[in-house]
Amino acid sequence: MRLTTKGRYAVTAMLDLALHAERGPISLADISKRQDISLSYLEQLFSRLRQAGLVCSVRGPGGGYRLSRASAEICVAEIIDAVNESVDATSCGGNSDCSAGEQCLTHYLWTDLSEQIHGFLNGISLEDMVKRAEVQEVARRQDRRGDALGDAGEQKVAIIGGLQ
Amino acid sequence: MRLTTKGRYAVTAMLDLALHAERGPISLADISKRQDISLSYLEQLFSRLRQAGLVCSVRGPGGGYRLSRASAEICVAEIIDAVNESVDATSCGGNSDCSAGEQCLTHYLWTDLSEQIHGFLNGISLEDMVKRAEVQEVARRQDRRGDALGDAGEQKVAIIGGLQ
DNA sequence: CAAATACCCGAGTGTATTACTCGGCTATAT
DNA sequence: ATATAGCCGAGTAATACACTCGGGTATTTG
Repeated sequence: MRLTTKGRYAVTAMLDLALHAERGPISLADISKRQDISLSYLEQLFSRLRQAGLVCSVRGPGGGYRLSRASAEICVAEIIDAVNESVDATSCGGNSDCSAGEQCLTHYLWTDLSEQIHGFLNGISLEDMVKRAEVQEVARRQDRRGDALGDAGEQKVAIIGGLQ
Repeated sequence: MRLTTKGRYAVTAMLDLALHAERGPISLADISKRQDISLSYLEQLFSRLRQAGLVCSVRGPGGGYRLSRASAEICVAEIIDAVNESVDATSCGGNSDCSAGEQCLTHYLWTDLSEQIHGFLNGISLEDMVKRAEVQEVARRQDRRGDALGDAGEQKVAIIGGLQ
């Protein structure tokens, strides 16, 4: 079992999608700026998320990604599963063949822990997170900063455009 | 956060120690045979466990390791902490500086998850595990197999001894 | 139509960790 | 004295993460 920035990035990006759902499709470039995640890395993660059926894509200008289900119907566990292998804590994947084909001494401990973690992450949907006051506060801060960055970006384009 | 065979080995070995506590110090060679864990790797893990004050060692023939506290006073979380860095699920280690010095969108989710996992693993002591019926059953099986291996080992020594 | 946007895809790269092995050393019981 | 068993550091193959780079392809807009 492992939980690295890979899974964290995926959940963060999906939450960003849920928070800005009303704007239509969200580009990975926007998420990259707001959440400070490498664009190319996001592309890789979203490839997995799309294969898992959690998001659908719109190509071309003005395109991006949107959630393929209501945010209440997408739980954190699914997102991590889609991107990481799993949050299973056993070495045998629940097959009880951990020690020379037989159950190892600590087998039940890891299955219990896996259940615990999975239960917890299954019980939290994107909608649950969107509703949290702290999340909304962070989102507002990011939107302000993101808009500022966006303006700077547009200005740069205007300058370059003027030089042509 | 990650939970690999490293932490699993450590907990398994400590449980083996708890199960055979009445035999006096247990050698890593015994644990290695019973739990099918590389001896040198066990040495590395026990170096950490000793530094963490979870076990104490007896050198020389008949020596080995024993728990430095009652098995009821040693919980699984401590063992994993001693050997792995931690079971913390946040990237910032709870410092809230996950995204460009500020709290990231999903910060509270990972702190909640960390609490969940830590709470679970903190609530389970070695004694709790020793008492479990399934654990005792696996232990009995391992002891039989281990004794058989031990006999084979002794026979081999006897044969080699006979050839000298 | 052209150009820009933005998704898509595969290959490669540095770094870190895991799960070991190997070789040698030191303390201690018999 | 010798065997046992803890100690210790170095090295190593395999794997993964967290990226970058360089190209595509679909779609909108001027």
